[in-house]
Amino acid sequence: MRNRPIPEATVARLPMYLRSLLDLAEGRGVMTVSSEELARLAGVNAAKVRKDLSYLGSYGTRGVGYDVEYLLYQITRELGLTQDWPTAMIGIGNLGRALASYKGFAERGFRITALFDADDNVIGEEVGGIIVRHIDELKEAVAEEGLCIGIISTPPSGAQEVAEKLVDAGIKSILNFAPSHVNVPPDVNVRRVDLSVELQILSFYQQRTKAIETAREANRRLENQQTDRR
Amino acid sequence: MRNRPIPEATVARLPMYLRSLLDLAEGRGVMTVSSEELARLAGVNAAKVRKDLSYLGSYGTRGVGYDVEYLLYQITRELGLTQDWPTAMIGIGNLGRALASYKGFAERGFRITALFDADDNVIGEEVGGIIVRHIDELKEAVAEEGLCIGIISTPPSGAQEVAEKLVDAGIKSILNFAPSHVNVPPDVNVRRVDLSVELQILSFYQQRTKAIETAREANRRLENQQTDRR
DNA sequence: TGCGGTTTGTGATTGCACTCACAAGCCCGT
DNA sequence: ACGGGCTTGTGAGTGCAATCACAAACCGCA
Repeated sequence: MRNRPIPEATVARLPMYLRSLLDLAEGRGVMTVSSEELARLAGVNAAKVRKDLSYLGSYGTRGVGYDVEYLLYQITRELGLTQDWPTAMIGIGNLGRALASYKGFAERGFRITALFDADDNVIGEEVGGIIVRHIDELKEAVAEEGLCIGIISTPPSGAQEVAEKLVDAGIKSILNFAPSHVNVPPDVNVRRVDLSVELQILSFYQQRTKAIETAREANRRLENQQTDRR
Repeated sequence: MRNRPIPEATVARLPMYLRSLLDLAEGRGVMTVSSEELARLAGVNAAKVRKDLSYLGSYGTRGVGYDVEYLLYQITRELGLTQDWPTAMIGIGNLGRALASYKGFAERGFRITALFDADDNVIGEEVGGIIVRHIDELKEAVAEEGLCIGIISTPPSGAQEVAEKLVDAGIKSILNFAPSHVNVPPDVNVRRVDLSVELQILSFYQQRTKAIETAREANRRLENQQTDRR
C-alpha cells in the first residue's frame, strides 16, 4: 500500500485530517486518536480515514489508534508543508485585498510575499504590509524571490492573460479565484475556487427539496379531496 | 435519461456551462454552440458535456449543436436561478466584509440581504449598504424576510454554534467558509469552501513534481559517472 | 504467559462517474 | 427528393473511489 501513488480523493482529504489533528493537539493531553474519532471530527467515515492513512504508511497502532503528534508530522510532510512556498497574488481588487490579508493562509503556512496588479492607481499601495508592484515585474520577481505558487484574483476577463504570464514566469501551481476557466500547459496545475458556484449548487438542491415538498402538499390535498368524496 | 436523477458530478458542472454560455451570449451573434466548443470553453471533454446536458433533456439539434439562449434558460431553470434566494451572512470580519461586497454574487443572482454578527462593536455598522444586526435576531429575520441560504464566515471556533442557530431558524442550505467541519441534521445541505485547503493540495503536487525532478537529476548524475568510468 | 477487548490495515465488493464509439437524426446543396 | 457531412444522444466498457467485513496485531490485566 505504502508505495502506491496516493489517490487524488485522498490528497483532497488530507488537509481536513490535518486540521482536525491540529485541534486535537491544541487541546492538551490528547496523545492518540482512533479512526472513529478522527472520522467524526473531519466529517467522513472511519473506514475511509483508515484507508486514506494507510496510503501514507502504517502509522497507527492496532488496539490503540494513531499518535496525534506523529500523524500530524507525517501528513504535514506528505503535503509538503514542512517547507514554505512563497506565493504571489495577482489582482488586488476587492477580493484580492481580503485574501491578501486573510489570516487563514498565514496560519496554515502560506506566506503571500508578493502582490501584483496592472492598474497604476493600485501600484505602490501597501496591502497587508506588502507593496503592490506592476505585473510586468512578475517574471523577474519569480526568478529572484523563488515564488512557487500564483493566486489569480483578477476579474474573469483578465484571468487567462495573467495565467499565461505566470506560466511564462515559470510557475507550476496556480490557484484561480476568478470565475473563468484558464488554459495552461499540462505540466501546470490549476485549481479553481469559485465562490458563487457553490451557491448555485446549493440553489439546485434547495429548489429540488422545495419542489418535492410542493408535490407532497399537492398530493395531500388531492388525497383529502378523494377522502371527502367517499 | 430525462427523468433519472441528475448525478452530483453533473450538478457541479452546470454552473460552469452556465458561465460559458453567458460569455457566448454576450458576444452577440452566437446562436448555437457545439458540445465540442462548449467543452473547450468550460475545460472539460465533449462527451461529458453531451452526457451532462442529456440529463436535462434533449435540448440539442443533431448536426447543429445547442441553441445558446434556450440552453441558457434551461440550465438557469434547472439550477433554480430563475427565482432569487435571499441570503444571510453571519460573521462580519475581514473575510465576511469582502464577501458581502463581492460583486460576483450579485452578478450571479445571489443577493445577500441580511448580515449578522455577535460582536457589539460591529452591530449597527453598514457593510455594502446593509446594517449588521445581532445574531439573536436571526430567527425572526429568517421568518419575516424569507431568508433561504446562510453563509458562515466566522472564525472556525464559532462555526458550529452559528450552524446550529441557522438550522434552528429553519435554514436548509449553508455555505461554510470557516475552515472547520460542522454537524447538522441530514436534511440540511452544507457546502464548505476552504481557501487554504486548495493551497495545501497544490503544495502536495508541487512537492511531488519537485521530488521527481530531483530524483531524475540524481539519476542523470549517476549515469554520467558510470559513463565516465567506462 | 495467555486471554479478552479493541482498533488497525486491507482484500473483496459495490457503486458511481468518465470515456468510447456509433447509430440516429438534422441541415443543406444539388 | 436524396445523399453527404456533421453533431447529438446514449448503450457498453473501464477505472476509480467508497464501503464492507474480517484477520492481524496490540494493550492491559490476571
